Amino acid sequence: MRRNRIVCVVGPTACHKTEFSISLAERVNGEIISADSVQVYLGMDIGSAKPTLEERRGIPHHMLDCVPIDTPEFSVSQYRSMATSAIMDVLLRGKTAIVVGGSGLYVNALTYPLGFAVPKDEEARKSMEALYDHNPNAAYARLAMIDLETASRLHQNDRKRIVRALEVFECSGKPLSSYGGDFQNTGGGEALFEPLLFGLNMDRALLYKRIDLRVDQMLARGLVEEARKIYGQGYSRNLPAMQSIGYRQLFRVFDGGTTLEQATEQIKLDTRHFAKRQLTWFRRDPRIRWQDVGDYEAIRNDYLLESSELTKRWMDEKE
RNA sequence: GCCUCGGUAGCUCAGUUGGUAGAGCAAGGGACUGAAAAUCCCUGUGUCGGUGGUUCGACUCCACUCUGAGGCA
Repeated sequence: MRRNRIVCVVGPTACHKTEFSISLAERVNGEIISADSVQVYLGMDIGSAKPTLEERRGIPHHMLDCVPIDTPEFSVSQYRSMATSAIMDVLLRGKTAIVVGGSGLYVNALTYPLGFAVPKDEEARKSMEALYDHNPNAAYARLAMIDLETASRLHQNDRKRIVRALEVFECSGKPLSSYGGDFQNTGGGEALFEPLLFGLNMDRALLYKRIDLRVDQMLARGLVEEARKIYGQGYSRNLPAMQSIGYRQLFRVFDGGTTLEQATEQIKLDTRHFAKRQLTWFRRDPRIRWQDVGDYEAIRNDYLLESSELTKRWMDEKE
């Protein structure tokens, strides 16, 4: 059986991924599947740079507005299962599936056979968190005893991952590492896709300038009002969605803890840090074909021509 | 014109009785399997404002000088 082929567009935030992927979709009869951990939330539009209907130019988009902000259980695994159905649907209709987004783990969940362990268990997690907070060294030592492989991979201070690894063992009696190791191993057994990966990037200084500019644009488009509306719902700040950049900093302004000016600077800084982490993630992926889009307007047409040709060949290739 | 306090890493500043410097932030690199826009790790050579002097040796003392802030006239 022929493997299912898809196209992915990745790269740091503010790198023209949205515009490029929509233009590409127009040329290759494609539909977009977002791979963005914040755009899945209903009501988080401006701050997540979710493409507007106008920007989408009639191209169908999937994996946007999938869950309400107060879902505590949305996860990579859930993303994978929902996105997989969306992609299958697109492919069955004979169209090209274009996965676009900056959440590297989400892209890998679709393009590598990652084997996820047991789902999050609130009880187990709470007790493992308590264990870690009470004595981090003991918690780490315990992990080393039940799962040396995972323990040696993690730093003692990595509370989140140590707690998760302990939680998995607590719930399943099996070490996390037994569920499928690195990106080379199989173990998931779920639907996977073979990707053609386009990576967009630009000079770091230029990227940071664009980020600053885009944050100002978001504010001009009404980010404060959007955040205030969410703030007014009184959701728990511990919800993953509530920690998104652009929102969590504004919540502090509403709390009276800081000024809008300071929050704006913080949003810019946090976004730059985020972009840097995204690059660290994507740079190690040898499958990506990188393109410098520092002067996007100038290269746009040539690059679209080239990448749409590549895409067509990729999708038509028989095995 | 005089007095006082400053001028040390991109920024804010430490620097002990003289032995050629170190924190936070920024910046750079890395990790990443059900919270991933999260979480975590690693990386500090800079004419110590300038010139000259004392000294075996000066960011540290002295002189002159440039420069910033404040005060007194």
